[in-house]
Amino acid sequence: MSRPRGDHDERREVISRAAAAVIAERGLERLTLRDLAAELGVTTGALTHYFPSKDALVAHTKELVFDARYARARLAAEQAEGRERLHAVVEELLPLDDERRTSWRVLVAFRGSAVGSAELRRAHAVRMRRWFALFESLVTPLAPADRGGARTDVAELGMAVALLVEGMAIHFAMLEPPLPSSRQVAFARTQIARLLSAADAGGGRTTRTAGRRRVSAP
Amino acid sequence: MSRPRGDHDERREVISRAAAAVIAERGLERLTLRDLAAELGVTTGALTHYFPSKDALVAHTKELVFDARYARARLAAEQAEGRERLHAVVEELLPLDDERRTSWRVLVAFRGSAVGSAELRRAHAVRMRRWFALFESLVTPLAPADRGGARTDVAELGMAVALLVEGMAIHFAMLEPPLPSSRQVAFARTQIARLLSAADAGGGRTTRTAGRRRVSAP
DNA sequence: GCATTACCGTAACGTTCGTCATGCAAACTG
DNA sequence: CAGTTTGCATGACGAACGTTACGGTAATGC
Repeated sequence: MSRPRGDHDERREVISRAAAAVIAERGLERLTLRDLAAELGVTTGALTHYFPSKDALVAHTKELVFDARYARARLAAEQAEGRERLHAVVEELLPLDDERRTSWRVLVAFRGSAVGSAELRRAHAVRMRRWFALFESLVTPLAPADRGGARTDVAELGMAVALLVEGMAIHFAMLEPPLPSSRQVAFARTQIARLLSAADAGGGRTTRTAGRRRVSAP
Repeated sequence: MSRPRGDHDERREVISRAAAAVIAERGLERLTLRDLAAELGVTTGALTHYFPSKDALVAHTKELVFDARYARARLAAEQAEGRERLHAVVEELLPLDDERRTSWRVLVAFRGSAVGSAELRRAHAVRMRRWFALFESLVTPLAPADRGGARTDVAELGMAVALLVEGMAIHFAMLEPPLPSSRQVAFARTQIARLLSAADAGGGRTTRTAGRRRVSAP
């Protein structure tokens, strides 16, 4: 070999980051190699040098955006305890700035494109399971106390919080103009507190954690 | 004129329904006029006869799927009272059969394609506001009683329930194999009951309904 | 200093797809 | 029955795009 490939992966990341920006602004279906190259000030020859195909580029971009967000969420989970830990993760996830807004928009675009592929749907389900597991660990110490022998299913509770946060994040990320951060945070805290403070509700059934079966998938 | 156009709109609906099926299976980006025509046993000449362009066909399909779901939800709301009314609407929305699964998948695909267009994002926001308003009217008679002068903001509560139901529906619609109806319904009832039964939570702030400001947008 | 390899611009190719013009047969009108 | 309109097939056109081959340049190893 003659030339080092030290900044090779770094260059791939720069390209994928630009691709994510294009997706967030113009949409996944209008992401073309020519436009992306022009955005970076190069030509398509540069892109094909770092990625064997467009599919590989798009896949790398997807992994990058998802993994970055998940890593930051886990990092936020280490900086607090109990209820504040949950809040830290949630507020790390909410689209409070442009960077996170684009992340969520990219996610929405990718999920839309995953509709038509069984393989992509499976990959998405795996990612969701990771989120559910994370939120289950966050809400477990906060779960309502026992009541009449029925324990609250923390797996389901974590899943509910995760789905609510995801729904909020996507809705806020698509909203224009953006909702102020304070409003987003206040709304999230209020509604999550509702989910957590509830004792066993009237119409709601709770399963014993002993015979614990997850809602997600077998 | 010589030939009646009575079944003209009906024919457009058949085409759009087939388009929705293709989108749910193969994805929006792989919906081509040739394939859709082949699916219907005709050629592209038939499609261009009923729609001036592909965009028009896709737009009609979107409206059809969304309006049908919203209409059925409103219909379900008229068949019960109080808490059962909310349950009826939720269980009408959940992807309990193939028809509703495809509806949600089509919705996910369209929302993904709306990321890149400011106009489509606005249209989506308008549709979301309709859902929030519907759920606000559903949860208003079920809202927790006053407590210490702070009333629960029913607009925010309805929005939270709507977002949770949407998140559940999308997640379940993408899941393979499908989650049994009973599990979906049980999960929905449990978590919605949590949101409704909660008194004012510890960390949660509630605003007076007097100075009522919506979370969605100004 | 020479061969090799990384890096990237250029341009052409082939495919896919939406669109449109044309034509024809069936059905309705008068 | 003649004329007109509908319903749809056929085929071609042109644009967009991913891919690939080729070429040149600069940097590195020996």
